[in-house]
Amino acid sequence: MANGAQRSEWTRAVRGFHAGARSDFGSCSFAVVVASSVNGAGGAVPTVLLLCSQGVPNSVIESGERARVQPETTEASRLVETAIQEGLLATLFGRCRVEYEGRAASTLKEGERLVVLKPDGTALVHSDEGQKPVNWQPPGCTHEVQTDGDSLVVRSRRETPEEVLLVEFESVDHVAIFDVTDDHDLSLTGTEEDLRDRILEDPSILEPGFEPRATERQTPAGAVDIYGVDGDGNAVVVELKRRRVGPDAVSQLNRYVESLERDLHAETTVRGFLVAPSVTERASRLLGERGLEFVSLAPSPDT
Amino acid sequence: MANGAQRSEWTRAVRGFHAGARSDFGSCSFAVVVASSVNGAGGAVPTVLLLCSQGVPNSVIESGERARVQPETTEASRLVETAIQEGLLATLFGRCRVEYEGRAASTLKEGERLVVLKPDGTALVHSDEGQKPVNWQPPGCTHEVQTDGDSLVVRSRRETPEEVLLVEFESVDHVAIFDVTDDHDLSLTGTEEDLRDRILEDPSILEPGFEPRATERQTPAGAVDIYGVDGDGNAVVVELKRRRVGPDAVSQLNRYVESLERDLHAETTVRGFLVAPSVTERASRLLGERGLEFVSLAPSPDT
DNA sequence: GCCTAGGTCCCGTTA
DNA sequence: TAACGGGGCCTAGGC
Repeated sequence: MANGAQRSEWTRAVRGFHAGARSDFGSCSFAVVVASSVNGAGGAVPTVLLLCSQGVPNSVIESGERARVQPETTEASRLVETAIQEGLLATLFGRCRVEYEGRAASTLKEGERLVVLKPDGTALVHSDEGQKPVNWQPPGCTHEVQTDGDSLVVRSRRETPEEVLLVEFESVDHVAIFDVTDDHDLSLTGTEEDLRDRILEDPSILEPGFEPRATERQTPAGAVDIYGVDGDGNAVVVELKRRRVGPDAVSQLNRYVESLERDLHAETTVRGFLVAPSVTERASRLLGERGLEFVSLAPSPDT
Repeated sequence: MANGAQRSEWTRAVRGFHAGARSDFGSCSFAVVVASSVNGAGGAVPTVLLLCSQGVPNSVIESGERARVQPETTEASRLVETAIQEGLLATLFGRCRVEYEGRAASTLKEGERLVVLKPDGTALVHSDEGQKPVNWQPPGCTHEVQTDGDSLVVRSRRETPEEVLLVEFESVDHVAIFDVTDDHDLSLTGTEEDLRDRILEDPSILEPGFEPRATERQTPAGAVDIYGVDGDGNAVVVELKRRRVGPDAVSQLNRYVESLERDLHAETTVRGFLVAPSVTERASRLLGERGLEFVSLAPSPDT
């Protein structure tokens, strides 16, 4: 721990800062708390806890006044607790270990990570690498935060299936909570649906004479992307893929074709088309063995 | 914008705070910059830019002194730029719109989001919901940040395939950069590999008399999880799944079996086993049609 | 709730 | 580099 005199000076500075913030912006609230914690090597590690932006209850702001013992953990916990209660998003950064148990089980030793807790019950633990979180909890979980001695512990649970994520912070360098509003109206192009629309708009792209009859037609083996007939009246099954395909897509198409062959009258010929930008060698060979056909087409015309 | 007198008061408070931080902790550096920006409704929105924790170059700290015009955007940009240059992780929170173009293309209208830029070239844009980022860029990308008038723009590119992510912040409420060290030694149990080990340890679990001969044995159709022989000398192909399986797993097993039937002598019988905790109804029917067998087994003994 | 299949899937491994 | 298959996959859409 830093010596008392120095921390007291810090706290004063912070309080002044904080007080100014509230008088300045009226309805908007800020609190910044600075304290030191002891890291594994016994050295003092500066810790900043930041509460910022709009719509944060005033009660939280006042809490800074009461930071006396282990202020960093207490304050961090309070902020995260507020986020959970009020439906805010919380981010924590610090040195932590992580345990997970549920569909599988994992242990992650101490390291510095960014933890994100979302109001929808999502939890993310991100290391310095990778697009995927090293540990996580899907939406719908219940988050809890508590202090355990010097450490801050975040727990996230769900049922069906029963799963628990535990993040134990040895030190917390940074906490921030945000009142997030997002209409999240993502518009995406280049999907399989775009590929489908291209064919429905001009079925001759697949083959001259092709006539689509249904999309998502049900068979005992599952739903067919496009079902129709060719110029000779044969049944046609089309499986669409937005990107280069491997053997799995061929098997999928084959399942549908075989299922329809049993379902329809015995004399009906069922042709299977795989539509994708390209195929791998092994998939191409499988197509040949199964008597299936391939049409090269991408979701976007220019690709 | 807030009036000049008020911002000046803020800036003074911040500087004092900042100076104290440096003298207190020596090698560790902090900078906190507070400023106001104008939101869409024309109101003043408080903005906090936070630079915290270890190993941050001093030059960045000094930059607070030069915050004169559009301090929020300039400082935010500087902090993110530092993170990119120095291999730090950066988080930004604010109101932004997002565009992506690459394997697909997307547009996301204005909303409040958390953006994470990792030193390995990963970019994440998280809204208030969902485990998956609403937009992202995988590792290996090159991040750039720049100011464009009042807005801060983050760009992330990669080649092979050519992909660009653009995040344009109308306002930035919070920026933090972190020097992350993580040995990321995740230990995971309950995987397909555990399931494999259970069978290799006691092959009779699959069937009395079963003798494993190889794992990942190559066939023209791909690698077989476990290859072996039964008590009668028939070839055995085992496909493992850590969880309840659907039709795709049956097709996969079927590909391997058919491939081996062609590869081996004609008179050799090839039996196919699907090992998983359970199967869906449709998958079960497919197994029957294909003459394949099912053994119920989970990665963990107690499941 | 389960089932089915898509995904800018990501990710590791191997040829 | 591409290909192949696993994943605590996640997610949307049906039933």
